[in-house]
Amino acid sequence: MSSYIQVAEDEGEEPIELPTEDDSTLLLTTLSAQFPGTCGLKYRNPESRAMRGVRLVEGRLHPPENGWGKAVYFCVFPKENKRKSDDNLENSTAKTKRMETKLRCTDLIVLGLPWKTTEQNLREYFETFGEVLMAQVKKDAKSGQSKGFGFIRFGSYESQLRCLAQRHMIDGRWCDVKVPNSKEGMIQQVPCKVFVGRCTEDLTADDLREYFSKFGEVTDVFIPKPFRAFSFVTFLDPEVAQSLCGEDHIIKGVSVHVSNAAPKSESNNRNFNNQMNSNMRGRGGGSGGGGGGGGGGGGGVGGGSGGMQTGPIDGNMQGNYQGNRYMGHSGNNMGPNGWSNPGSRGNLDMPNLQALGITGQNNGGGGGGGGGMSNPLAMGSLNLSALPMNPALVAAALNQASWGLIGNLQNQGNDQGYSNQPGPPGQPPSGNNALGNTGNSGFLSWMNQGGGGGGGAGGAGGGGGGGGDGNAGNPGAGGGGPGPNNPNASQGAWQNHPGQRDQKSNTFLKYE
DNA sequence: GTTGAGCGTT
Repeated sequence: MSSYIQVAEDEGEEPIELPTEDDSTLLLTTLSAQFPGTCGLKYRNPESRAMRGVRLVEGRLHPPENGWGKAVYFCVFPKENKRKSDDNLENSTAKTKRMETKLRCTDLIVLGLPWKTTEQNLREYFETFGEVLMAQVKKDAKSGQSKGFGFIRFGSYESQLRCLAQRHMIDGRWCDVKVPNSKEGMIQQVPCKVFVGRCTEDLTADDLREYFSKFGEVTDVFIPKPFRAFSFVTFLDPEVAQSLCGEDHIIKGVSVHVSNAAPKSESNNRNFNNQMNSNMRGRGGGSGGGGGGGGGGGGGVGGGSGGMQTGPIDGNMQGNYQGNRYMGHSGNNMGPNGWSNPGSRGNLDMPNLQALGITGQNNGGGGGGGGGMSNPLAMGSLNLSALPMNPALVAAALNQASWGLIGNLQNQGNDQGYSNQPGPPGQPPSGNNALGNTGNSGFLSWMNQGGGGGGGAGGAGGGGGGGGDGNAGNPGAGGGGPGPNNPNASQGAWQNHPGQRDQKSNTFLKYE
């Protein structure tokens, strides 16, 4: 006769009752239906206080000698998917973290494969980005002929990011890697941007960047102009952003308050989503194109209407991560330099968020395309060398915008910044390969900041162009000031660029 | 044996 036993995901979690079979065993399928990924059960032995495993034979969990009893049983998960937190995180937080981690790595579709490319080829190629958990080439069932696309899965989010940030030369063809349509809805929506309140006027973007970089890689700093006593700091990793929320920080003697940046209202929210979509689809437009201006104006495409919030989100998100200061990335793919590289990064805020598996906040303020981006190679932080200004990334962001378009965007301004055409493997891309090193708020920032067309930090060659105002945005502010210095300015970015490297050469940085 | 925008037996 069937009865029920209590099972919880972990100690301290709410148990649910699961039906046992007639022979009093519990089917593993019954268990995993409620707790996906579970591979077994355990319970706490009241005498020894130790955990005891439940016997599992051929998909059936057998009761302990004295029957299931009234005990609460806990799920066991595979070690790789270790559900239980290693630290003392509060449970819900741990859960959130797990979810985020799980959500972030997805299968990626590889389009444009040569017919001849095998799964082995595919794997070997992508292993240069990190551990490859899966590589498959889709083939015709009968002929076995490749269909010209495949799927890969990375073991770490960093690898995924790096991979998504560029195009790939595989067996002689340029291939695109994207988040598959089937996974689009699953993309995490954890904000990478935080609201920094109580700012004073003398707190510069550089100050903020430098300060917050110690917690993780800062991809953007936005300070509304005219002065409004707040700013936004965007991190590459949403966990970093979350971990800071609800805290007070002292920067240059100023006590600022960090909280969640969130769309101001639901209508803005919708707007934001629509905006994102249209931007991602390359239809861009919107009311506030970043105006080209000065020596290095941003392009007039896109911009858009993302509304700028004027305050932090209220309440509930705050403090969730308090006491859980994020120090270091959950991934283990950090480069030799580890985290926290002050400054010297290009903006990486909103490039192909969809492809990157991130969605974020799209606040106002289109930056003028100033000088080139800061040197991406210089960052020790995440070794996402390819990301900041990789044209492929932007192409992806615009969702298959032509390279020509990207070229137009990118080559504006003062000849700083990357050239956009991917060169053949083993060589730098053709054309101008100079790195901008003064500007810090090029068109990625412009892409990011939809509404008010504030000038980005202009490069040396010219101030950022003043942009049009977005519909709900801040007043568009004018040209940017001088860009921040990049201490690592003179290095070449492409030499270590995975996509441009010679596949056999060792110039590519290992990221492990 | 050809092809070249797309979206995955499971």
